[in-house]
Amino acid sequence: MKFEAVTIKDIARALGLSTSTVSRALRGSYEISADTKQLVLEYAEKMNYQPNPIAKSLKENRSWAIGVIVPEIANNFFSQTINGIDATAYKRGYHVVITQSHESVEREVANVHNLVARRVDGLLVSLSMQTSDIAHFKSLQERGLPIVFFDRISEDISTFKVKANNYKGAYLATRHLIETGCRRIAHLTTASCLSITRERLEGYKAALSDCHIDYHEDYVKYFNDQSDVEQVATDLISMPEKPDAIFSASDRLTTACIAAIQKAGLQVPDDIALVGFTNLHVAEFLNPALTAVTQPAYEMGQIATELLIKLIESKKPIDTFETRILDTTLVIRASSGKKSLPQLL
Amino acid sequence: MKFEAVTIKDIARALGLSTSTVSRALRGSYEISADTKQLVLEYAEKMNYQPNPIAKSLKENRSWAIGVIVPEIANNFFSQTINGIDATAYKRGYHVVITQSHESVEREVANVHNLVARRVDGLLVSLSMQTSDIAHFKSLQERGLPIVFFDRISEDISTFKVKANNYKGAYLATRHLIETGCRRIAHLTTASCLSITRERLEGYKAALSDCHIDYHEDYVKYFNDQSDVEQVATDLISMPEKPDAIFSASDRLTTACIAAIQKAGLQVPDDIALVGFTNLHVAEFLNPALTAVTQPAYEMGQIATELLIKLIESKKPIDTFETRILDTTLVIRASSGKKSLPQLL
DNA sequence: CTGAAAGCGCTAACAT
DNA sequence: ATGTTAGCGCTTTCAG
Repeated sequence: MKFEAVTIKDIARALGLSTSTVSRALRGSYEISADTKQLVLEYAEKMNYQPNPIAKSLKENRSWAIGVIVPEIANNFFSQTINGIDATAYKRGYHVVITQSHESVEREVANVHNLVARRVDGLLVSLSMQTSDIAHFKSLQERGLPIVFFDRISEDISTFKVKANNYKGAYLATRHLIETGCRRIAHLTTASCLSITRERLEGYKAALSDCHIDYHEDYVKYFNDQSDVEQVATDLISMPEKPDAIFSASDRLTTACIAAIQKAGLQVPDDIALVGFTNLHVAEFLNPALTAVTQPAYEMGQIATELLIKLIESKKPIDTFETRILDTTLVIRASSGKKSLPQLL
Repeated sequence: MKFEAVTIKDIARALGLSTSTVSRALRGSYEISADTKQLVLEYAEKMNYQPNPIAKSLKENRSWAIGVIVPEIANNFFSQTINGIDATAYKRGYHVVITQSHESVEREVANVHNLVARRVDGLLVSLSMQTSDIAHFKSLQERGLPIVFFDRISEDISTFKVKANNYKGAYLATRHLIETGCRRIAHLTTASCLSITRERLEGYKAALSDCHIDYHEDYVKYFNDQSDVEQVATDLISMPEKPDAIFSASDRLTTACIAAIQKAGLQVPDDIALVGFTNLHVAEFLNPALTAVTQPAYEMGQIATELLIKLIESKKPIDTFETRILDTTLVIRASSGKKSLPQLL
């Protein structure tokens, strides 16, 4: 079960040269004669020589690997970002080692250690729902490990960050619901410590405020990984002053809402309208066709990777960091169609 | 921007020992005194020593990496298999390098070369739609590289394979459609050279045959990556003897069908029933709620990885290979509800 | 223009 | 029980 590969030594021996000459010839060094170069290159080609990246890594003390930590691979949004990460990394000669936190801090910390032990050249991170303290990233960053955060970022650390315009997405969604006549808009959202949660909540509040609608805490529900979303959604739509719209922050929340609404026998959008953050291709074919806030997931992966590689390859320490904010889009579909209510705006 | 790690040499110097003693102490060799062991272990712990896996790989001439080639990461089924691959590989001390063929043979071949150049210890492969010739895998296998195929496998090579019971899934789906009264069942499916395409077609044919329904070529449509699915679906449901059911082999095909059906103003399942292979969590919330053939994607990834590691770690060459067939399940929903037609069965 | 030798971090055969 | 040494594949001084 051995897979024998041609080495520089093999070439040197076969051609009666030294390994250093072969090495130099292969990388086109100016100090090697044209004849020797050609000889080496042709032989290497013929023997299908492939430099051993492991030896190269050991020598250079870097792995040409990028470590990625995401909450979940089997999630539409993250698999799309990974797609972008992958494409960009390969183009630049890096490979990608993907790990999942499964929304647990412990696993996030374990992954960080594992990736560092594997000597990744840098880290691309989207935080878990449980992560409030990011000491495990800070200490590494201080020791010089390049880290870029994307999507679920932290304010507590200064580095490159890439995120979607969650504020705008939430604002557009909420404003749109208001404009179609909704007044009691509930917001089901992710764990309260996440950046995306805060940003979306602010967009939601701003839209309400701009339209002179009071903000009600009772209409905002936070969910962690364990929550029984459908139960909460059911309770919500059974309230005396039940909401006439739900703005939901993830696919898991949205589907639970749909289930609860269906079971309650309510009509969308007439009894209750629905808008969700989603990157699902099938949003259009859901029942009801889902009005969606979409994020440029692929691009986010691309940009985060480019920034990380910039950090990794920079000669001098970088100390001015930007946070890139990518545009979000509202796609209006049947789940939030016009109502026959008087318009305020 | 350097990330300095503690090495065995550092420990040896600090403790006034030789590197080999430290190395042996760290791996608990019996020839080291308890005192020395403890000394080394404690100091290593204190300094947070992490063995350099790159050096280990160079020494052992193996990377502890598993290469994965899938058509597409941002695809429900494959991201679920990757999840399973990942979990199993990490548990066994391997990391995973994922690449995508994007349904192109050229990219598949390029990925293989890339992964081999990176010295992966083995390969986990699901073939691209364009791949009919698998010479690029055979030659590597002959040179001793462990390869396991999953989902989209090939008959032309002898090794471990893991697949879903596509025959059964297709049989159940077709039979179910027949039992609810459908007689003209179309089958939209993937590229004709894929194993999954053949197996599903056979299951489909067998169900028709068992129920004494003639097989019509016109009702079977194959699609590659480029095809205009919606156009073909539209043509299909405009046929004079238009189908009264569609059995579709992928999400992309299913959504195109739904779109075509919606545009034509047909009712599901009364005018036309629909069953699709899908691993989408939201299948239940599609319009119509989609009757689905589901595959155990996570498990498939797990099992394929276990088999690959078995191959990699086997002392003696393995020459008897099994093909693991995982069960598929039919989940009946509204898209294939009972019709008011006379029952044949 | 080319070769010899050292070293990246680790392990193991070979001393002692 | 511990140290010395060589070597995995490659790059890179340093010497010719």
